[in-house]
Amino acid sequence: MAVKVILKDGSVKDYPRGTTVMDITRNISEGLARNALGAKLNGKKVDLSTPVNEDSTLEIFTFDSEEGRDLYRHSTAHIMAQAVGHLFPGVRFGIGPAISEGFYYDFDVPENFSPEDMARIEEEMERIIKEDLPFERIEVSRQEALKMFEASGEKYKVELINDLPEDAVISCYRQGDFIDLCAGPHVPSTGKIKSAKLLSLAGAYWRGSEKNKMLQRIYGTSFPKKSLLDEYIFRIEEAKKRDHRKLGTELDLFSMQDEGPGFPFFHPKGMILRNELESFWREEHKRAGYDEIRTPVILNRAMWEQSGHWDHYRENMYFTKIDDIDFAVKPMNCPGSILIYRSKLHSYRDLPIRMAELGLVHRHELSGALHGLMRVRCFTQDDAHIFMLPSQITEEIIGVIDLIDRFYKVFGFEYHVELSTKPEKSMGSDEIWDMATEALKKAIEARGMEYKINEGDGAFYGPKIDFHLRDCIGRTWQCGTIQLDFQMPEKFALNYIGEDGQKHRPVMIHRVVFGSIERFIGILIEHFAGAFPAWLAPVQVKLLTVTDRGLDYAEEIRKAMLQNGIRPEVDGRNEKIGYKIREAQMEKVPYMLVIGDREVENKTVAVRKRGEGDKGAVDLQEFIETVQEDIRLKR
RNA sequence: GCCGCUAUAGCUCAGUAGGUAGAGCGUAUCCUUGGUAAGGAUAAGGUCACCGGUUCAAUCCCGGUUAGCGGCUCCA
Repeated sequence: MAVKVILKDGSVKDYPRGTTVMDITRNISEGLARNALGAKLNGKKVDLSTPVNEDSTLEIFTFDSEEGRDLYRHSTAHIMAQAVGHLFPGVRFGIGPAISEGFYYDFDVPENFSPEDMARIEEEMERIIKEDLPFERIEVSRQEALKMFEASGEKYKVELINDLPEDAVISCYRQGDFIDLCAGPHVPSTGKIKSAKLLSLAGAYWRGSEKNKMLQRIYGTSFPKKSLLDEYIFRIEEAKKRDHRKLGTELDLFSMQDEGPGFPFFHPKGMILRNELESFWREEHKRAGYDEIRTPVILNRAMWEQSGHWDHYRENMYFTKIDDIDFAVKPMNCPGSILIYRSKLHSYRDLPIRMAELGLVHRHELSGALHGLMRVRCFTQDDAHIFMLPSQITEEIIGVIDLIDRFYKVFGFEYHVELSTKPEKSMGSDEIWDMATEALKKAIEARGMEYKINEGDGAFYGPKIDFHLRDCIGRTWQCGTIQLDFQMPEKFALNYIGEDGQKHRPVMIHRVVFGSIERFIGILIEHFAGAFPAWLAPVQVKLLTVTDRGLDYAEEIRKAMLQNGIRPEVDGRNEKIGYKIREAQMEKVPYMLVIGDREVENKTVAVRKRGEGDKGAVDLQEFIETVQEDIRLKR
């Protein structure tokens, strides 16, 4: 009896019933069979050893797919657990999943692991890999599973089994002397893992809850080739060098002070960056039909109760008292915007009204969560609230998507979007949430964009589209977000006068493009490794005199540049030219001009461009125009 | 907030097995006026994060606090 198998490319082949996935793979191609790690059979992820007993669709996973990488790393996690089991008898095992760039496994051990232990564990893993032990799938009943893990004292596994749904198929995987509760699938054998490396050690609560015991987590990663691992390690090193906290200090952009944990201080050079971003933002928003507003940082308790923040967001807010009345520092800008909208009567003809605000918000973040400019306790959202007719929803969302797209392109970021749906802690009926979620979907789809859904990840007042941008070393950051809100207009009884002369309720969009200016600056610092394009660079041109005789001319050039909207700085110190160049290079200034006797005499400038070196002498006016062109084109 | 680690000059870091500290870079002054990634000399600069304890004596040992780092959790 033959079964039909539909492959990923749509082709259909017949195989005898019971042929394994591996055999089919081999039949497709030897090369694919060599690289195959697992498969998806009728939508279910399975091992290569799985027999095909019915007509099926089949997709083979190699390391080139996310699924392939995940199961490769997951298998590596099992190998690490086996190694830890060998070296630390009495260890209890937590969970060990694959994560985006590797895997981890949580262990309950009496003594914390030391860095030396990591090396020993790695060695033991090597040994297990060399043994090329097959991964064997074993399906067991709930009773058998409980009996087995209770007998070995694996209390965490027992807890996991007890929490599995009634109808769950319980499976274990065994390689050699190690057996673990696991849904699978896994690579065929331990020898498939070529280059594994343990990366770091951390404490992590059992099941992520601070009420539970803290386990020891070991992070690692693995690749089918040494060169891929090396590349990955290189990328991590590269990321370390780009760390915005380090560059922020070196380039004198901002600082953090003990006096204000999580509250960044922007230095003059950092302010230039900020102001450039803000003026770009103002320009673009004016063009896109936004009006700018500014609302107070502190508002009274009654208002926060009305907005729902008192009930839904209190633990993140800061409070104060004025004349014995409770006030709160704003964690979001929306209520301020709403109060402005409500300050007068609106006609349907006025809508949409787009009110933008660079609003400083404060949120109480856990002390351990703070991280440079990426995670702070006060930040400026490049916020806007759009008040509109229900019929304008799709068009307005598309408008925001286009605006965000325009922004990210200027910085050279690619991005993807995610749609987040109703969270547990939320306001409003399911019907309204469904309607809002559908509206967001429609807009994304109208724009022909791919998206991922994050169930239960929306804001408490509405679903949202998040924009995750990808920086030049492949990391992603959530920046822009568009949130649709039917709740706030209701809470604040907003209305507009419709064609019929009656009051109607408008719909609201909350949206940000940069997200937080602070975080965006952090991302830019890392993206450009501190070497900002000329339009953003705090110092665009550094004038380097060869001798004191060049000082007057340098000063003349400096003034000419200031007149022409360029940011120059003169290094007129009594130092050698090589020394000044080195310093300017380390400051990552886009242009250096060497000013010696020749330039003074010919009224030229000797240009040295960052990344390109000596460009020779050019006419001053010509150079000014080059820089102006860079600034104009945002290069 | 929780777990682990850390805190010495503006920056990066050494050091004292308990007897109040040192380097490089940077800064200042002087010499040097040198053409594309570090010229030389001299000097200044530290309540060794803060508060307590042990001790004849604490930067060092102990406890606490604060802040930072790596995670967990959370998020712009």
